[in-house]
Order: sequence, then C-alpha cells, then structure tokens
Amino acid sequence: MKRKSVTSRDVARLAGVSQSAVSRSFSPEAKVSESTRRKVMEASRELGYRPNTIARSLITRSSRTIAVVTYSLENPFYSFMLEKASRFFQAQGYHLLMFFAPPSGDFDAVLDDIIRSQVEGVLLLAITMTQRQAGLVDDFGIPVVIINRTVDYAGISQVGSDNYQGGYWAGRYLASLGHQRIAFLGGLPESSTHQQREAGFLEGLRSKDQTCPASEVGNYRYEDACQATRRLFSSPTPPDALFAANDLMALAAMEILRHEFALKVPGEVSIIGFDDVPMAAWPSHALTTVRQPVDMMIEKATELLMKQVAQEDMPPEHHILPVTPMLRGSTRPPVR
Amino acid sequence: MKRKSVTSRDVARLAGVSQSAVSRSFSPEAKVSESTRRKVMEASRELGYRPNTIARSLITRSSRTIAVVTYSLENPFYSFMLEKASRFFQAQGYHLLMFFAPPSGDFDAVLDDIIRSQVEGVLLLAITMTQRQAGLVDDFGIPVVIINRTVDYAGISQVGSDNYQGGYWAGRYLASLGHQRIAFLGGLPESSTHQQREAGFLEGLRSKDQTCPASEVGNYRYEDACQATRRLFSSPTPPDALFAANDLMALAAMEILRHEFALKVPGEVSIIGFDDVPMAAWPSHALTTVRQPVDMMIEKATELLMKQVAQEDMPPEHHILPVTPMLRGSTRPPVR
DNA sequence: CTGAAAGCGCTAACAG
DNA sequence: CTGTTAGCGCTTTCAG
Repeated sequence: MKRKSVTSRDVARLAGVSQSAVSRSFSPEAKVSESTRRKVMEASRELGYRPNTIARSLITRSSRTIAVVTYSLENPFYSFMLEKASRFFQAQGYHLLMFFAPPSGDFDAVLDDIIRSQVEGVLLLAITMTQRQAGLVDDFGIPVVIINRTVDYAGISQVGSDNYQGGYWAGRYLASLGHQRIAFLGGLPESSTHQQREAGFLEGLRSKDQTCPASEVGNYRYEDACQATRRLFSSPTPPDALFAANDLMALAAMEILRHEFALKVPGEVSIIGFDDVPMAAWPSHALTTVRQPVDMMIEKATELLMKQVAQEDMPPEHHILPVTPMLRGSTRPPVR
Repeated sequence: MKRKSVTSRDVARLAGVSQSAVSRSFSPEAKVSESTRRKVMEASRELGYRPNTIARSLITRSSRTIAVVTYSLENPFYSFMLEKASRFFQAQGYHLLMFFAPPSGDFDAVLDDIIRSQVEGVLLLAITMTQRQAGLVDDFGIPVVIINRTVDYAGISQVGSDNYQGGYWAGRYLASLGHQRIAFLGGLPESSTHQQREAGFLEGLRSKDQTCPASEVGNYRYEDACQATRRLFSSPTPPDALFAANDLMALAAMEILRHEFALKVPGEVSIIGFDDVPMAAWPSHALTTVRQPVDMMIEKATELLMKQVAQEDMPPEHHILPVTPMLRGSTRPPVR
C-alpha cells in the first residue's frame, strides 16, 4: 500500500484541526497546545504523514542544504574530510548535496547546477576555481569555504595549511641528510598546493645551496605517480631522494622504487610525502611526511561555513594552519 | 552586488513577455518561438537569473535527487563506489544527497530525514536495515537498491556478490595449501556479508576436514582489526593462516603480524582478504583476495535504481555477481 | 505560439 | 492558542 503524498491538509482533516495547526505541530519552536499536537501526531502516524521538505524550503527560502564539491575520492585525505564534514552538517540539521568536478574542465556547469539548487553554502574540497567563478557564486550571496586551495578573490573564505613551510622543511631536511639529487614529484601543476609546496621545497633546497635536478608531475594520483617515478628514475643520473606533493604519490613512488627498481627506501633513496594519511603510518610504509592538521582544518572550515550561512554579513576569513613534520622510516642519510 | 532571488517574473518584465514564457524557455521540451527564447535568455543573463530548482520540484513533484547512504568511507571500496555512483547520477541530471548512518543505531532518524527530503530513490552502500525499515521506505513508494547487504524484505532490490562462494574458496584454498590452524577475522557480525563469508569459509574448511580454531571480530575497520589480530596471535597456539572478511582488515593483520609479531607473511602465516581494493595489489602487500566486481556492481545498482525511478511498477531484482580469486603473494604453503 | 490563471505543500502574518 | 489568508517561484492546463 503506497501512501504517497499525504499532505498536511489530509492530516488536518483527520485530526479535526486547521492545516496550519498541523504545520505548527511539526515545528518545534511554534506554540501549540499539547492536546492539538497530540491529535495531529496521532493522525500523522495513522496516515504516514511526513512534512514535505521541499515545500518548506520554498517558503522559508532556506533549503538547509550545503553543497560539497570535490574532484576525486582516491586520496583518503579527502574521503576522510568528506565523511567528517558530512557528519557535522548532518548533526546541524543540514543536508549535504554531493558534487564531483568533471575531470575535463566544465566546472561552470556544476557551479550553475549548485546555484540553481538553492544551497545555503558551498564547501570546496581541493577544487581550483577561477576568479570569475568565485565572483559568480559570491554575486548570488552564497557563502563559500574552500579547503586546500587558494583563489585570488577576496570574497571567499579559505582554509589550508602552510604548504610553503611544509615544502621548505622537506627540501631542507633532505638536503641536510646529505642527499645530492633531490627530485620533486608534483601534483596538479595548476593547483595552489602544488605551487606552494614546490616553491617552499625549492627554497628549502636553496637554503642548502642545492637546486632540484629533476621533477615530474603525478597529478596527485597513484597511477600517474607510478609513471612519473619510472621516468624520474630511468635517468642515467637518477635522484637519491624524492619529495612528493602528497602521500598517495609518495607511496606510489615507494612501491615502484622498492619493487621495480629494487632500490632501498630508505638507504638508497629517501622519500617525503605530504598530508599524513593513515596509511603513511603503517609500518610497511613508515612514510616521513608533512602532516596537515586535517581535523582542525575540517572543523575550522565547517564552523566557518555555518557562521557565514547564519550571518549574511560575516566577512570571509583566511586560515593557514601549521603543518608538522612526521619523521618516520622513509628518510635516512644516503649510503655511499 | 548580491543579486539574490531574481525570479522568473523579473525576467518576464524585462523581456516583455509573460512569466510562463520564461518558464517555457527554460524547459528544453517546451514549445517556444526562437525569438521569445532569445529575449528571455538575454534578460536572464542581464539579471543573473537561475531557475529555482526547489519551486520546480514542488510543482513537478520530482526532486531529481537520489539519496546515498553509507556508514563510513574508511574502506576505499566504498569511497570508490560513492564516486562512481555520484558521477553516474550527475550525468543523468540527478542530484545526490549524502547521508551517513550514525554509528550508534539511530538509523530510523536518518530514514525519516530521507523520506521528508522527497528523494526519488535511495542507494544503500553496505547499510544493514531491518524489515520494518525496508517496509517503511517501500510504503512511501521510494525505490531502494541496497549494495553489499541483504535484507529479508522482498520489495527491495539488492546487488551483491557471491560472498558464500568467496568464503568457501578462501577456506578451502588455505586448507589445501597445508595450513592447519586457519582463523577467521570477521567484519560486522550482524552484517549479511560477514555471515555469508563466514558460512562459506567454514564450509570450505569442512570440505577439507578442518574446523576454524579461532575467530575474532574487526568490524570491517582497520584499528579494530589490529586489535583483533593481536588477540588472535597472542594465543599459545596461534593460527598459521587467516581469512579476513575484507581487505582493509587483511592489510591490518598483515602489518601487525609482520611488524609486531615478526612473522613472515607468507611463509609462517598466509592471509586472504575480500574485495580487492587497489591497495591489495600494491607490491608491498600483494594480498591474495577475493575480488568483488565493483564496477559491475555499481553499474547494475545505479541502472537498476534509475529504472525503478522511471517506472513505478518495476519489480525489485536481486543480483548476485560472481567473485574472482586473486592469487597474489600473501599465501603460500607453510614452512615446517 | 502565448498569456492568464490555478495551484504544488507548506509557513507566516494576522485577527480572533 | 487557533483558524484564515496570502503567498514562496515555478509548471501546467486552458483559452485565445
């Protein structure tokens, strides 16, 4: 027996009250007598009534929905964030609309879709957006918080960690270990994280009077990083250390070096990653990496977004959280 | 300049047409003259108008939204499925509302939330639901497809793989390798996957005249599996092989055995997992496992759901897809 | 092809 | 506290 579309009117009729009494009974703040509410609830149960969220949204002009956008969940760093954020919003009584950025550019269409869907806020997980796109969303008065990417547009809040500092530490540390040919395994070249980590890394090398002899791009993906590693180490003068712009790629490199190139990591090659995903701490990998404070990041970002949803005029904030070097077993002075 | 809430009325006024002409211009099937549509589009661009999806949903009684529910994204098997499903629905012009089942039971509240939100279909990723809950959703005429869990309710479509067969193979194969004490590392005890894999496993052992000497529960989680492994192998007569109900737990066990117990895997202990997540194929792990045809599963499930959304009266279907043993390096006859 | 009119199911004043 | 009355922004007959 399908009870499809029982309306508040039906309930009102059965309960012998007005339709607005039904409405009130279902909003906790409204003033209704206990007896009315009881009658309404009983009739509702009998008919299987559920308030229609869509109708409510239309009139209150608030969808209580947040859009979360990301480009991939291959990296556990982001699936972790997604889960955290999702549970947070759920606890706040918000719904979460999920969007994936298409691999091939057409982010405008997604943005248009998001705007039409009347979400009250947008959380961007590692999504690169243009100034024009940022301006577009801002014009509609939709608060946006962007995690792990910066955009040259003042109207949007950003939460990230100190990529430059992390890269700097990685470069300087590998050099101070005595490595001579320290290569870079990049992420997505247009992403701000890639650029900042690389810039910091190069500066870290420079502080030890070194330059980067080789670099390849792995697009923050496992497979691409495997390929990039093969290219990097097929050279007649291969690197003796590697800084990868995230852990997923660092782990890919470690697999390839140990099992395809039969190189000792550490010993013959040192590797440093970025993020500190749970897997990095697994003893088999023991990856030295730059930890991003993922809990703090997601907390900051979600709270910030909620605040901006609540208060029309909250100015955007930029947060750059500190990173922490995690010394583990994938780095060691080179054997001669 | 916030252009908040430009309505079709505003556009109509500027374009010098009726409000319904605007509406028609934005629905591809509707008949409008080219000139009208052009005028409307121009005015829309000028005002930054976007059709309000919520209002549209209210009147068409179709939200073009699918709810996806899961309990955790720690297992990459499910984050992969989520991404796949999400992109599929997006391509079909559907929105995806994301829900996480609370760790502590209260799934009824989530279900209620889902029903209120007027989604057109529900995709359950490894969510255990009661008959009553299944009946509730069914009464509202909302199609449900459940992946990797069975429920004793005929009205709901189910897509899964042959857990029993996979378990059977694992048990029999380990026994045939010559292992004598083959333990079981279980998932969530109430889940159908756990029960079927365990039942198959026990029967596989029996086919080789063996029984299971020890079993512990890891709740399909990494950390819990580490603990369970420690308990299992602290025994005076520890196992010489292990079948874990998913890869995540199998990998956890491998880490603990190799690095805390200093046992050779394979050699001293063989391990078999279930799922075949990408990490299982990494050379460091080389985990022998039972592959679930994840692409086919998600494809079947999403197509099935779309069909049921389109056709009121489509009968539910049950699909059990075949599994494939993946022989890799974590299994080998025991050394004496 | 186009405009006028009637709601979708609900909330929010407004009187009583 | 309760019912009545207007709509929220849009789609969809229905005439013209």
